[in-house]
Amino acid sequence: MVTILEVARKAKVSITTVSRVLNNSSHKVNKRTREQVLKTVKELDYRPNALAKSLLKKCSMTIGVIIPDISNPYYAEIVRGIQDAADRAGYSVLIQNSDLKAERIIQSVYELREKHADGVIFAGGVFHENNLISAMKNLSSRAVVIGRFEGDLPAVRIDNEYAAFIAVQHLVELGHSKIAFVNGATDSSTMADRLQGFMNALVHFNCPLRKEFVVMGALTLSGGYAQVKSLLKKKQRPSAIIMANDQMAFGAVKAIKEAKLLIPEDVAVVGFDNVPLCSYFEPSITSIEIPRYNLGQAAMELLIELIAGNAPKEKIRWFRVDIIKRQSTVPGFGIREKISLLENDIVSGREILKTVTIPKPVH
Amino acid sequence: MVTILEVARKAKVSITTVSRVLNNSSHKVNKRTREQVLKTVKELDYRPNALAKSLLKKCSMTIGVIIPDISNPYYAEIVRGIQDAADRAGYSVLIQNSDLKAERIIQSVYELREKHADGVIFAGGVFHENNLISAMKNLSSRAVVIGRFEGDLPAVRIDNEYAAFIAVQHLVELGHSKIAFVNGATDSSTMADRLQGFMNALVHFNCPLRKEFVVMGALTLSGGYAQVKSLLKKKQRPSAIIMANDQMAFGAVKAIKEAKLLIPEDVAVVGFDNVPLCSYFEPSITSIEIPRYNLGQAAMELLIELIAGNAPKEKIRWFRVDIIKRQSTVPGFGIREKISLLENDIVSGREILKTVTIPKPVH
DNA sequence: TTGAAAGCGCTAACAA
DNA sequence: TTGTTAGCGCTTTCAA
Repeated sequence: MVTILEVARKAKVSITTVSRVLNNSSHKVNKRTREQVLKTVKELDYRPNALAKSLLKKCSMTIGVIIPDISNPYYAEIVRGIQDAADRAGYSVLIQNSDLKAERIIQSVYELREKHADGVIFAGGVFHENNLISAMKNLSSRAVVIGRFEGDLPAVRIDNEYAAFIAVQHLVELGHSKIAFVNGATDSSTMADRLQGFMNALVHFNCPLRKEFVVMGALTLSGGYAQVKSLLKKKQRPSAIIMANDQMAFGAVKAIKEAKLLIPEDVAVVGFDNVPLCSYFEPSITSIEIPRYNLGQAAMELLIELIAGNAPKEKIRWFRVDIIKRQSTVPGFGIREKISLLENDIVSGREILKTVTIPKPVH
Repeated sequence: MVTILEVARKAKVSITTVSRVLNNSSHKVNKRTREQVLKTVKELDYRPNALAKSLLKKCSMTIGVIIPDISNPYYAEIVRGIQDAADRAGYSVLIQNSDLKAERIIQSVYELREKHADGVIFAGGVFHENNLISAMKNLSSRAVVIGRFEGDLPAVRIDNEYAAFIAVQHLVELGHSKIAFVNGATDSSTMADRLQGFMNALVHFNCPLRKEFVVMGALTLSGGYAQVKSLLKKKQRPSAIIMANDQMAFGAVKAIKEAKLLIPEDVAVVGFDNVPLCSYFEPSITSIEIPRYNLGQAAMELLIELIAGNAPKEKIRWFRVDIIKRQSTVPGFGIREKISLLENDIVSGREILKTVTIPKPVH
């Protein structure tokens, strides 16, 4: 590897001068000297050693991201938002998969500290606040959470209670009252919040709350399939089912079709995430849009502020969610004339909300 | 940040001794001294500064991965394979998205060099060999490619020519001869190879090769939809279509259904990747299984060897591909009795191959 | 068995 | 305008 010393020697100047040229230092450098240095740098294809620089400046221009699993498209898109914002600011991103194991999260924090990450972003839950905060030590002042966190870290999040609320609201408006909810594991705060919002909405709209209509399953195709399969076997079957994500909703559709029931006439289905496939599935799937990329991006921007030593403007940065209505809930959706009208009908959840009173204030 | 000096002072030993204890140096350390050091390390929650260590040892235990886009599930799963193998060996992974832009790839290489990455893995194409190799400088001896590369780097790959070949073979066995191929952009070697395999197979099976049956499109739902839409408008329409990935295949299904044609009776569809959704779609999609996670894992393992200074056992490590047959090609697939039988019928492509002669040896 | 000191490649305070 | 030098936190050689 070429070092600054070799450049200096070849250019017949001191290493200080090379450093000054390369860093556009305010310290004056003679124009011809500067050119000479630049020429030599190019000739030797010299690149400064970021490790040495970081050691001295005490900032590595690297941040860490701790997520459950990068191969989960939900997190992959959040990460992409983080990376793009990081790139723009000159940061590199170190990704750690936790597979939702608390000890791996702690382990990752230690690694990040060793590599002197300038900050860290957590997404996807399973935090043991106290352990985590103490494991972070001084890193904890440069940490951002995407989602809910019981501790004292700045966060970027969507209102999951509200998201579940508008899902129910949409179904109630279509005349449903026997609404089931297939959730992920409620040790995730996201899932817990959605459950809360679901129940609040049932109360608000005077729908019966049946215990057997609230079940939990793996957030996968087969998880959704299995849970809905057994839901449909109950003597009282739901007329609508809200699934915790779109993968589960796709699984649900398979189960409902196998039971020879019609969607949405016999059973309506709502998903979460609004992945692109929702509009290509048959039936197309009504889903709650979650701005994943934007969440990641905002988290990174917030983190940059934190690293710069600025206090966050707000403790929690909220993002709005919308419901995208499609065939899986709206009977006759997609019939010729209506397509263009409805495809664009991205109903603003917040605005609808203004017209109703919900039982519990949304933040 | 706590440094080794503080530990040394508190433990009343030299920094050398602390270092020796922490690195399990072969140099003898008195048992009581060792315990004292360990105790102090714990008390102060000291973590060695990896930056300083790297600077000295000239290895950062970090590798770079350059891919088109982490939010593309195809690459996300490769990356997960890389990360898991990296974790096991104590490496961190820096991910760079190129969005298939050559200048961003070069830019990423420079960044990786600055951060003193110990090695680099490329996946997803658009390489300009000479520029890339020279940009890497000495890094080029510790670089692995996933996929094809015209230069001289060790690679981990699947045989895309063969993959396309077995797709055609499967269709021919079902009686098709009017077979179309919707490919991605052929500046990707993967796509170029598949096209080659497709054409070889047509020749081999005496199918007519119609120019208008080979088209290119974006590797997305809408890309597949649009291309198939226009394919079906041609006077001679294909009886089977091979799509470059499953997303495109899902889009194709929508286009075919909208044309009021039956799948597979009027038009059969084959995808690539075999994402989980293939078996949940209606119809379920016949697809070529690609071992993404394994590719990533193998690439990382190979890179570790390279970093250790060992020459790779083989210049190219090949992975096999299989075709998973489902409703989108097999008429009557999924009729009650057959389900369990066929769902498990993961036909080994290689074995089938043994029974036929293909026009060009597969390595 | 322990420690002093050199030095990895760089920046910045200070000197010339 | 240029250069000398200290030192970031660590490992390792050499000396004790």
